[in-house]
Amino acid sequence: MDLYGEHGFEQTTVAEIAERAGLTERTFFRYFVDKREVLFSGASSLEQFLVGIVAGAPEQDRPIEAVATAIASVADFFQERREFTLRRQSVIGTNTELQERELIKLATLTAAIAEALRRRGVREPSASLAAEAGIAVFKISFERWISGNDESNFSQIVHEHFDELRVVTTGC
Amino acid sequence: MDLYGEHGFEQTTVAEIAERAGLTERTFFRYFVDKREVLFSGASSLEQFLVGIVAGAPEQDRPIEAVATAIASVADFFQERREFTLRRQSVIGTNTELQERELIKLATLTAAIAEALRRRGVREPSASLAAEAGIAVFKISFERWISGNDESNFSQIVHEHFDELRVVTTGC
DNA sequence: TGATTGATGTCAGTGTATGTCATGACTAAA
DNA sequence: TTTAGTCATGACATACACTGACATCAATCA
Repeated sequence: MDLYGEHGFEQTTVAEIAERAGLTERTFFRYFVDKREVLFSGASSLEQFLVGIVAGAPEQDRPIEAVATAIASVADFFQERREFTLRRQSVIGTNTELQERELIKLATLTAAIAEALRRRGVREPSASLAAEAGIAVFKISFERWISGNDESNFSQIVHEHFDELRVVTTGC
Repeated sequence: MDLYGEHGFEQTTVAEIAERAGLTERTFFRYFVDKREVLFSGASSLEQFLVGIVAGAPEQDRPIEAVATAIASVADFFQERREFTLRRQSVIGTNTELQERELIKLATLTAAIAEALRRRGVREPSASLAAEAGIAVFKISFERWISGNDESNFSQIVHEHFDELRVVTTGC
């Protein structure tokens, strides 16, 4: 993160990362499948976290409600780590390859949420639609939260955007 | 496409592609920014097409209706090229890097649709939400259409999934 | 005719990523 | 205490993607 912040992602070589870590390049590639993955190591625990909340939501909750609860919790998680999140996102924002990696992590997350919904008995295509809708709301909320000031409440933005999505899809 | 189909994407070197095309590697990289881009050269015209339909939709149409019309038209476009689409998708499906590229192309498409909506006077976050919802419906419809038989009507699947999205977000 | 431009080739490099084998630390069994 | 096995790391070699600089050649224009 330091090196990527100092010189930018592309300008930083794996050799430099390895040197600062006091290891060899080869060792770097034993821990990270590629140069980008360093910034996404938290994705799998985030997935577990999300799936856990969807699975544990009250049985009578509609799919979109279970997803909304999970996304709002993730928002709280990020809010508690705002500084780090900002730093990380400013690196990702300046590099297309990193954005690609971020998108596929979000897609994986989407698939995991859909699967969790299916385990709750939700059928297709509702499960996938609810999952996609939830991640869409997350993306848009995240952008607004990042570009806003410190005081804006991320999970509140999420809830507002879920409401707005309902209005957009129905017109009422 | 032939080479990627024969040996797989990773196993195909740029040297091989260049040789089969009767050119040098250097020339390949003058036409394509990287080895993946070959499979996505149509993305920009697809974007123009989509944006054109959103911009040209009846003034009284709600944002989501304008987007739905555009997505359904794109579905028709793909349906007319089913064989090619299947071949292309089977290559993309076997390689993560290609999926990453596909996702960022879809994200670019989403941004372009949102921008077209804003030019129609739609405000944020509605514009982005409608665009994301539309692309989400497209993704899920595409998957179903690809995995189904030849006779299923892609644009009809799209419309059904837009209806289902409304049900999912509202519960009625 | 000569100058200009655009497409391509040639060549030499950098950096990411991977395979293979060696080494030393630590652990469990004999 | 020895022996064997496992694990993390290093050392080395290599492939391949991608880039910059300059050369060549043909078509076109002044």
